[in-house]
Amino acid sequence: MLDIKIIRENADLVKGRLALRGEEPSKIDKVFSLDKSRLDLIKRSEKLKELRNSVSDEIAVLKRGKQNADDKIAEMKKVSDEIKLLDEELKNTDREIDQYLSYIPNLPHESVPEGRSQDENVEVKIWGERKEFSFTPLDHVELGKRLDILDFERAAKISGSGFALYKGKGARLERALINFMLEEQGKNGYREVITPVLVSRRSMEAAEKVPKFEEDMYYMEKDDLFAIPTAEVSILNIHRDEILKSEELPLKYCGFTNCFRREAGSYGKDTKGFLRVHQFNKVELITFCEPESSYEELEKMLSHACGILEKLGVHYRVIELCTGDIGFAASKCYDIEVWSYAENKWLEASSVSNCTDFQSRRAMARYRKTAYNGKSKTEFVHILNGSGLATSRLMVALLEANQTAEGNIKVPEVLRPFTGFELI
RNA sequence: GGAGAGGUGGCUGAGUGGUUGAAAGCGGCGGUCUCGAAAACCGUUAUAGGGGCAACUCUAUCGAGGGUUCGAAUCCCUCCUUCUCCGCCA
Repeated sequence: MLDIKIIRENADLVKGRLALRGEEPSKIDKVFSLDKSRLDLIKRSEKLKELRNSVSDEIAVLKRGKQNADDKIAEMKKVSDEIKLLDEELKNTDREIDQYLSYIPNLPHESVPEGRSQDENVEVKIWGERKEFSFTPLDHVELGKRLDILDFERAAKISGSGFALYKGKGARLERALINFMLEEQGKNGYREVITPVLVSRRSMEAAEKVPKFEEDMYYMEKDDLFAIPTAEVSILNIHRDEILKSEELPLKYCGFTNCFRREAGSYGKDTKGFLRVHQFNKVELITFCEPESSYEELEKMLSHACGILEKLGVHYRVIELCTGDIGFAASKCYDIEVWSYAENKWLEASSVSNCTDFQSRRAMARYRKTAYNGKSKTEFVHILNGSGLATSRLMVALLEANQTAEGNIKVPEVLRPFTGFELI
């Protein structure tokens, strides 16, 4: 969530930045006026509390001296009732402010290109050559079926549409990819973790996935638990309600998990095979760092994600999302897309974002900063996340690009130590 | 699932209704001593919010949320969580 102070002190600036994302200024105005009455309530309530505290002390002194304090007690009874009313009103105001803040996105960084929709995203890098096939390349579903390594039909029987069943060398290849990516990201300085995939509502809120995106999540009502849409959620919550030391920053984690998405509202879109699935595998990267270095860390993380694709020899491009397309919690975001020869289009395989202090404020993830005057102060860390990478769409690109005229798949060199075979 | 015991500051740990935001110890920081270090000694050391240019000051916080009371770390209720024992189980 945004810092209420920046709205209080510079509402116009906030409105201006958010307008670039297509946000209405009315929400900000509402928060601004609610905050005003909130401050007023605080002042009135605290003044009465001050009175109550001091008179209560006087009562204590009288009682100790065995003197009568009935008048003061009666008076304070009234004061206490008044405080109760004010605090009730304050709580409601707080709740209302929070309601609005939960739906106001992060401010885009000034380096982010302006634009209204994904059409105005900017391609900043393209890597590798597009291959020329002497035959018509098959799509990943067809390849998977012919080689008996992917079975979407049986997956549908087990769970419904939007799920995958990997078989034999297909399963093995998937596992190799995951192992390879974890290995590489370990070398890049990320500490490997295995996290819960079912998380509490509080954890979802800290990651700013709920309430805004609640409909996109699998939710277990009996236990009030959510299936994570990305390991970002569980890894980010490792340091919720903690105060880190500045010496230990940046803290970098990588973790492999299954990811679950309901994809509500996108029925009938990209239904083929892996293009849009409810469950997929992903190695996630998370960095907790000081505010001063977060944009630097963003570039590093982007290069760590790209590094995987380069070693795999996958043709990809990086696009910088425009203000109208960056994610809710992000201030700046890059997408990495891989080329599908069968679909003849780019597929998003990774997204790398700097969420600045937007999530850490909700998560109360702070660090202790020692100022120039020797006094220490706590500040919110900046949190970045990136996929490094998701396997499903990468698998599409990989299978399609490495198919042979005979209908086989050549396993990229770097994966062979993990698969134990060269050809499918 | 059943029975029981806990959750207090960076950590350990006192505190059962009134100067307790909280003893003591450890740790951290600053200082004295020393050529330097250790030891010893002295001082200092929570977070958030409000007001003030500032010195400073006020309010809240002892797992969370309610309640009782003029006043709650302390009493009552609900929830969460940790540990121990029993049952079930990968």
